[in-house]
Amino acid sequence: MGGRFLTVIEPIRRSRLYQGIVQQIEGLLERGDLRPGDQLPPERQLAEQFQVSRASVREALRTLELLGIVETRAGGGTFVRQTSPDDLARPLVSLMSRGHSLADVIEFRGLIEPAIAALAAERITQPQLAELAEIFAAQERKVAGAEPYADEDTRFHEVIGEASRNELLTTMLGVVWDVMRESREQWLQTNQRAHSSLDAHRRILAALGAHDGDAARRAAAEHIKSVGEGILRLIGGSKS
Amino acid sequence: MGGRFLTVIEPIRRSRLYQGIVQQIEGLLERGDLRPGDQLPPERQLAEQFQVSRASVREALRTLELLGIVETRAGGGTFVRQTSPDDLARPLVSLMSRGHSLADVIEFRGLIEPAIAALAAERITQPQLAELAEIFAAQERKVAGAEPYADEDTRFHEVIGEASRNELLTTMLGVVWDVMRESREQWLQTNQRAHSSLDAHRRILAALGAHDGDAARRAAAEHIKSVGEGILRLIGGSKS
DNA sequence: ACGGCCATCTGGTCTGACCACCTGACCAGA
DNA sequence: TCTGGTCAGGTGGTCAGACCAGATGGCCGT
Repeated sequence: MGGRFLTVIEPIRRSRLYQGIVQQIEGLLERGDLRPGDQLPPERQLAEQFQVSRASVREALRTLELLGIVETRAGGGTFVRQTSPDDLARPLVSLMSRGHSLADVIEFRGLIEPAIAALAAERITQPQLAELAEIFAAQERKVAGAEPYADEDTRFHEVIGEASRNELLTTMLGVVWDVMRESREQWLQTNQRAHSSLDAHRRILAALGAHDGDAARRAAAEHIKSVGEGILRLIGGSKS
Repeated sequence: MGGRFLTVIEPIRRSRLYQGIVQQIEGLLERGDLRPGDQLPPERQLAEQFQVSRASVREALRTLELLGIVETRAGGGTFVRQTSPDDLARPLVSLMSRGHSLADVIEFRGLIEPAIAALAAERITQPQLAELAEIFAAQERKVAGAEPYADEDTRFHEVIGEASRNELLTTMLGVVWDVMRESREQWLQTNQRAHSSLDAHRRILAALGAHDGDAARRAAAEHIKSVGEGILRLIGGSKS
């Protein structure tokens, strides 16, 4: 079964040309020689400068494009993108939905949402509080009328995310909600569950209004714990 | 400055050939027609089957390779990798470090690491505890000898991540650590800081050994709070 | 001054070719 | 028989040159 020695060896990777190009261009960007919005030289010229074929340049550009560093418009040229925080979202969604169980995602949500709520309690502004109150009122009306209110549910948590003033967290939260959207909608379908979610939202809203971080954390944790357990019971722990 | 209307418009993306190929191959993988370890047909044959040129096939394969779905060996062929979550995570590092402020990343770390520690306290196994103790001992030796111990630092938190038994969390933690690697190494350069980190690790280790989730959470939170504030003071809040 | 037309530039794709490397079969010597 | 070398075929890596379609910007007629 192969001596211990062999297990330490790993195959050497021959460098491919396009990787060198990617690194050089990344270097230009870090050194500030290239700034967001700048147009890169045409592919033909890059090929000449790098002393490689256009095919290699193109493979490098595909890589940079996939990394969100660069954007190419056919007939227009290739430009350095200004990375927006939302660029994280797409890879994250694929990471969570393809590589992990729903149980892990729910647990993840259970960890960050209370933390976000606690942060938001300290940083939320008066207009944001007003918006939350309005959303909550809309939820109450819909529950009373036995209507679904998934949209308000989403918006409620979105506003809390924004109130945390941390773009990374907001993005992360959005991704989790995206991944869980389907199962969440199933979950909200009975009126009883909708009522219990409403109670939890009431408590969270109160804690935010009082700028009480601990209370917000506890309320959110409790809310997500019960919803999470319910969803897992309803659907089961493994994902597609 | 441009009516609200225009901001809603976004340029249509003409589909590029290679994207269609990527989707088809991804489809084969989801349907189970391709399984990890399988060898893909040669590029020339794929080009023929898809009725496109080899260049397009290659751009598609570069994409799949960057996504961690496929692995190509020059002269050998192209093979389906068994997707490990870490592969999907690699692009995240670049996106996170480019698109978000270091302050946001540190705050994110400050939220999830205590939560992970708390989870780990409940789920950690005896062998993992032993490994942690060993790593900690190595840290103590290095600090006593005024050597740097960034590797042990990383490994310490990695093991805790594994002990949380949530792959998503472990992966996410790895990404954050990768983004912060450079600034963390700067931070550890003085012996005094190394000592204070050591104290924090001692407390965390004790809490894990006692399976005391709350204590672990508090110890981790305190640790990261002080390190995070220090790094921000040292480096400043915006990222390269 | 305005609007439409056209040369030109750019990325998107194709073709065909050569190279370096890996693999497996075959073969000669121990 | 077993070991090691040789060699042919297959595969990815790269290249050169070409054509197409969309975008751009200046020219020209109104």
